[in-house]
Amino acid sequence: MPSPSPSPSSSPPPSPAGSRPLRADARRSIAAILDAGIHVLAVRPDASMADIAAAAGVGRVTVYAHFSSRADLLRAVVARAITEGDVVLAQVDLSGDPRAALERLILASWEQIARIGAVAAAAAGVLEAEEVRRLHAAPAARVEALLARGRELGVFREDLPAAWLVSVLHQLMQGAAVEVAAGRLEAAQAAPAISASVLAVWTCAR
Amino acid sequence: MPSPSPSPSSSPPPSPAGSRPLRADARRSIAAILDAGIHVLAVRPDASMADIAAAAGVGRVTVYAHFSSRADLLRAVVARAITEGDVVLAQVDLSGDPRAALERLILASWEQIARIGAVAAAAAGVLEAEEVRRLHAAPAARVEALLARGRELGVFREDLPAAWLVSVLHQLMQGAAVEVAAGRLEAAQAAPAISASVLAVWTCAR
DNA sequence: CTCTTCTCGTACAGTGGTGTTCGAGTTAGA
DNA sequence: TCTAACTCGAACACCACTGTACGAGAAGAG
Repeated sequence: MPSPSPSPSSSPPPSPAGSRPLRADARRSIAAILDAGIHVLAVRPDASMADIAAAAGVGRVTVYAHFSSRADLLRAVVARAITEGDVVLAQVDLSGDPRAALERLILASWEQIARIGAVAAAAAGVLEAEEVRRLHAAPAARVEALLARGRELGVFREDLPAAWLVSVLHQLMQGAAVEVAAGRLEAAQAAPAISASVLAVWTCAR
Repeated sequence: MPSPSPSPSSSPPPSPAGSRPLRADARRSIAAILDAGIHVLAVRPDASMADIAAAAGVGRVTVYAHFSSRADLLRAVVARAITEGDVVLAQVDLSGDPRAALERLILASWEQIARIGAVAAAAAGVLEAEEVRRLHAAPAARVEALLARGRELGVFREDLPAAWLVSVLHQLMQGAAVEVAAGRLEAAQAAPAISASVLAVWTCAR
């Protein structure tokens, strides 16, 4: 028994849609694999199927019983990670002063990035670019909407492409995660630093 | 003959230091391998030794005749790429208004990032973190010095860690390279966007 | 309790990379 | 021209990983 317990799954495992409902132990296995996948891949994006199976406390063959290939598992892990994160992000209050809303959104997003870590990076190497794009669509739309609203109010700058401003946000969060992982930045300082930096880029034209 | 000519090397290949000087064809091979390494790894960071050998127009065994392992080659490629870039960066005028100096430095750095691309990313996966750090020391020192000077003049903000401000510069440049490669940002727009963004972060406190 | 589903160890084939050895052929350099 | 240095293809051992097959056994569902 390589791992004592794969951490209890918070959300119920996905139902198999078409066919007969899965047996309870199968649903438990899937949840454990997905959980382990998020945790292991966040630390080591090139982890093997055996690594993930071991972390889930499950046989390697059992993983293949539920996911036909490594890419298939990766897709499922990323989808679940993003979905979970998106649920949290959906609760962020984006009304009121766009600057304050941006700060709230960044704070919540940072917590998700810190949790998910490099899972997206793992996916980038295996999944199609378009596929990754589609999975990120929901969180990205939220940011874009906030940017657009702030621009209408004259709060956010208009002299740089919107896509660039959005990507600055992503880059600084991902970059902060790297800095924290490397020990060059205190975890507690990360969110304020990201907030101050993104706010500066989005609001300080000239 | 997979590649017609591995592009003429601008700088002379490194001398073998201790032992007898290498024969001319050996020096040519090493230069071709290093050149090919930069170009191939910039596009595909996980390229194999065979890929690099083919791009260099050289047998795979010949690569091993000069570099004992993949990590060894990677180290040499990164060292050369950074050294070449650093020569260019050393010519940038960093005197005068720190803001203008920063813009000049960013413009020159961006050209190097665009050229070297993902070579550093390739190294990150294989080389020790400390080793990568040491290789980046020279370019990083230049940025840090400029930041320090600007701070003394009251031009650059002091309310965020210097290390963070430096990393923002790196992140936005690397991020811009990704955006350009993905076709989400025009290459011509990259440098102005980076400049404006970094300047905003470095100067716009509050 | 019984049938069905699922687990899981072992074993296997296949793939794609690394690094080495050998020997024949080529090339630089004195 | 002669020799030492270098190239290079082929072949090899080795390793880590992926994905498949089989069969015994455990566990859920009714």
